[in-house]
Amino acid sequence: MYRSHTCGELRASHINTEVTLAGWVQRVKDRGNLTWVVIRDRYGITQLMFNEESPEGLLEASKKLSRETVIQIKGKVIERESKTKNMETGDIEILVSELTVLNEAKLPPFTIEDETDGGEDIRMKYRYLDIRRNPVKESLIFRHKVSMEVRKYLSDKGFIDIETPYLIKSTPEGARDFLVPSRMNAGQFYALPQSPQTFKQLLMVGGMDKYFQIVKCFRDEDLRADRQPEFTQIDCEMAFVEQEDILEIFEGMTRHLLKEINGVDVAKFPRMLFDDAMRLYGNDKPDIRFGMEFGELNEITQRKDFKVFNEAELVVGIAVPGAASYTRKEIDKLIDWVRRPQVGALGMVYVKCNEDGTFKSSVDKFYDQEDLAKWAETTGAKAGDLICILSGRTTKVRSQLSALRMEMAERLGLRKADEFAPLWVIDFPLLELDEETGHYHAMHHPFTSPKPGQIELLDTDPGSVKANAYDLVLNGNEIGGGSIRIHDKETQAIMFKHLGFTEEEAKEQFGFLMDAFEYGAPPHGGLAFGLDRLVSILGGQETIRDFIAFPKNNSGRDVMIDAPANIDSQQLKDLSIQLDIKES
RNA sequence: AGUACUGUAGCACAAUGGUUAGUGUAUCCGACUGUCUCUCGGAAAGUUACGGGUUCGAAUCCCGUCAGUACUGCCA
Repeated sequence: MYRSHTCGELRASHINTEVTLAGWVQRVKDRGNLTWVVIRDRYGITQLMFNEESPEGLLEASKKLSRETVIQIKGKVIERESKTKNMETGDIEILVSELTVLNEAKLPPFTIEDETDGGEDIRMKYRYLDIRRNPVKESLIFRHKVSMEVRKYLSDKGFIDIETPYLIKSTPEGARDFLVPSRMNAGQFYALPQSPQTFKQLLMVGGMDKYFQIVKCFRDEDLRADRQPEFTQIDCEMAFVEQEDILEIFEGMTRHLLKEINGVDVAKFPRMLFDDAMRLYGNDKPDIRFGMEFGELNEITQRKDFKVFNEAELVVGIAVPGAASYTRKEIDKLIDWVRRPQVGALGMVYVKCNEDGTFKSSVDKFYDQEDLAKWAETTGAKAGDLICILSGRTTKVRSQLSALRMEMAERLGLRKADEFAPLWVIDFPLLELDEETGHYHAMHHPFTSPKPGQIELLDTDPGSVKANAYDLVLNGNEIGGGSIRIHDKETQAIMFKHLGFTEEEAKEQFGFLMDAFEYGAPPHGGLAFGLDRLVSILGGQETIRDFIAFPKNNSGRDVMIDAPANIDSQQLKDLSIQLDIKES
């Protein structure tokens, strides 16, 4: 037996108990004729004491211990002469009678403390040391709690956890696939799933009725702070359900998590039409923790001589609370900010709503006080606010103003990590126009069913067709999304046709699904949550990386194991693969 | 693929184009019986990412490369 107790559990009630502890040396405090050694494991830290009365040689040995050495000690729990509230075991210490060094440790490259001196890249290279730190350790435990609550909730509701394969088939729609060459089938490749989508639908055809899985998914696309090439989904599907049933179950799950994990009670989630989200927030995942809703200003701005507005498809503004006090310089910096290529606005018109009820704008030449008062009314601006107005093509200007809205909320501290504002965004369009190719592609995925009665519109006005698709949004992040699926072969065939598949292509790619639909597919639908993102939002963090034990860096590399890596020529030969690397 | 920022001691950061490139922390040595971010004394530690250029003189300015981070494109 390596230990009788953990390093986090001893209290005053254990005084005089003989214990055995094992853990890592956190710190050695050498005070001459007395040393304290703080020992750490997953559960906490405990102070050990060595002095002149310790058995022969122990005091000297304790002084030689270096940080992160793995030791085992036997000793007696004693009351401290000076207690501390800084640690949970601060009332006691261990008078050590036996010390065993289980494994010496090299000096770690950064300090293993809550506030480490290590930067991101060195922490990732030595992630196993980083995980010893409380913030990372707690994040991983937090993730465990969330995923256990998910399992508990869904299992209680009758969902069955079923595994689906990781080696599947590449499909043209959607993100790039990670590919895996098949040795036994020369020249052929598996793909890693971007989601278990078709399999979960086939489980419904198989009669499993309610399925869930906490499952790794893979997308070969560029990374972000909240996006990894391999990520985890809470994947769910139900048969014999309508949209309402699904929203209810998963609103319940989200409420359960907020309650159990964060201790927060949330009222019924509001629902917002996709069109309204775009109109009021410029975004299909609005953060509704704060106001600053869009005010469309076309009618009241397009009757004067200001050409920029007159020629714009959309003139739209937001009222930034309290920002009328911005100096000319600060506003110029804001204008520079919206003109950055990442945002891409050509300029910004502003109106200061002065405390005395007057207005000062950058377009006073064209508009009088009466005009500006109407703008203030439409954007909901109050005295002291700054109205920021952008104009241009509707789709572009909405996303630009949305970026500005989020930036201003961030600067004004309105995005509070401990405040939770979930909402459903519903009635997404079925199709989305690709501006470059002029082709439509599925906004959600090609198995999403159109709203009843709208299928005829596919021929006349495909962009206007709405889908039985919904997203769950939390604090400006899409944490889940799903749809009612198509469950008959005819509708699915029509969809594939409109997505530009020939009949042969559809059969080749998705024949198995079309076939299955001919053998009694029940009406079904479902959704998937992004677990990494959900966990990080519940945990109040911007980045998902510390909720993943071994994340990839910005370039998709694992810097600890140094992957991806070259493989030797024999492996390539086995796979019948030749490399043809272009010098760039 | 693009834009921006960054790259200096183990780690985190400083240094107006001008002396021997500093500070904190970690490390090593010494002192200390109540520390818990101990304290005090000392020591060691640098290819200023790499390559080129401008200059009397470059960590600093310019060009290129590489790497990291954030964002945009991308992510059905």
